[in-house]
Amino acid sequence: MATPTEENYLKALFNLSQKTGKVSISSLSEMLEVSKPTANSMVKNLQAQGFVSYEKYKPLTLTTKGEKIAALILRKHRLTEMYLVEKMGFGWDEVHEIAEQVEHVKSQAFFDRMDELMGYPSQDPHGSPIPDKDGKIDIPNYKNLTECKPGSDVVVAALSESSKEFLEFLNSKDLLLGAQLRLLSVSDFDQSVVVTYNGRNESLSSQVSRRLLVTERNV
Amino acid sequence: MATPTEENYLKALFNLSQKTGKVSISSLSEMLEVSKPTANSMVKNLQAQGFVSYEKYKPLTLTTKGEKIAALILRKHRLTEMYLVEKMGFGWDEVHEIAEQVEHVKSQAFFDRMDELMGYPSQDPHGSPIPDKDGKIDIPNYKNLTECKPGSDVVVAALSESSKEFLEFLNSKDLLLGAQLRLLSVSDFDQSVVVTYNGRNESLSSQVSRRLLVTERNV
DNA sequence: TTAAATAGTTAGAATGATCTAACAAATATT
DNA sequence: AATATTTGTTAGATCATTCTAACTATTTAA
Repeated sequence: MATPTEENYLKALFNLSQKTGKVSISSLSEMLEVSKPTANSMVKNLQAQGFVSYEKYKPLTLTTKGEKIAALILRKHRLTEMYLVEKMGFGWDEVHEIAEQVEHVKSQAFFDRMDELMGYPSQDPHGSPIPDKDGKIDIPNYKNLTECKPGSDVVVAALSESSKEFLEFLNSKDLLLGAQLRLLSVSDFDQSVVVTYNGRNESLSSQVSRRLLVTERNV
Repeated sequence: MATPTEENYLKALFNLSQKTGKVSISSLSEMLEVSKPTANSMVKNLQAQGFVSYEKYKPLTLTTKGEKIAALILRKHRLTEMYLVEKMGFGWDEVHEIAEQVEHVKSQAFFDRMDELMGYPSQDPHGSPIPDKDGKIDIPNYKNLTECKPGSDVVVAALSESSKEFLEFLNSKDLLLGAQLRLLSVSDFDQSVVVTYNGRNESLSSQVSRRLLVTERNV
């Protein structure tokens, strides 16, 4: 039904509205690296198909219908990422690009089989939740590491941003999902934090700690 | 480089020239279910890119360059089909449509990993050879079942045509790759054959036997 | 060998996805 | 409040892929 291009727009709209609440033509054009007129005309197209509701000069929102389709694409994307890591031995920093392409495969059965073979995982390799077959997403309530108090014990549960660069950085620090961190201190000056994990001490800049989503750990 | 559409044309050209030797605009347009002018203009496009050599009103041929690209797409297609069967539990009659989509994924690493995980198979689930990384294909020299003499013992090694309908028909007869057939008789009237395998007798029409590629078996 | 049938081509148009240039509206800044 | 900046829109063009209609070349058959 939707072309791969349309699917990419819906996915971008979904991601933007999750992250920032409201969505503008500009942010959309920026995320997809197309010109604003291009984004504008595609939004009209998506509106005509009932996926987006929008009025001139006003912020955009996905309709329920559009949201569901977006969530189902996200499902394909995240199942693929998890499959690539779990079953094919790729690193968490290698799977995004591949999944970007595989997610446009139409066959439902293909993705459902992945799901089954993995035992119905709830999250992708970066800790993001995998929508179910109906497009429902169960959004876990993680804390940002920057919000935690010095002395707290936490587990790295997910990332709020998963660029290849960031993932490679985390690899270089042996900082993976599930890492048990003790937060030693937070700098007043630059919000950098000092943490201990795996018997090592590391200082993490706020750019890093801001992207680490954690859960409290009962020691 | 090549768009998915262009890839499909190259694949079709490759398949046609394997099967029938020469390739016409008509056969191409028929295989891809597009109009003749559409096929014509795409051929011009492919020629301009150096994938096809052609002169007005003359039959088409793939250039070496075009042939290599086609073979590499076929590699992706067949590796995918084999992976779907071997690693994901799909039936040989279910994999073609999925592979048609997956084959357009750009990531080389994705397919090479499949290859590795399967231990570098030489054939797909229908017995067709899988081109290597350089696009080289080692074409096995199978016999058509119709060419065999009554009394011969053969093994089903491949199919010359693998439509879903044919595969489902073979499933219904428990006639799979590797089946050990004894050819009992060939009808002079309609070229139907009577064979024994798995302790059962079956009469196969020429439409069926023509599609069965076999190797002689030394009993 | 001429006529009929088939195959191939050209011309012209449509659609989807994109662009740049130019302008208009909304928002931010002085 | 007036101006500058940012954001959004329109208009018009391009490219890929497709179509139909009309025509031409080639092949087949009477």
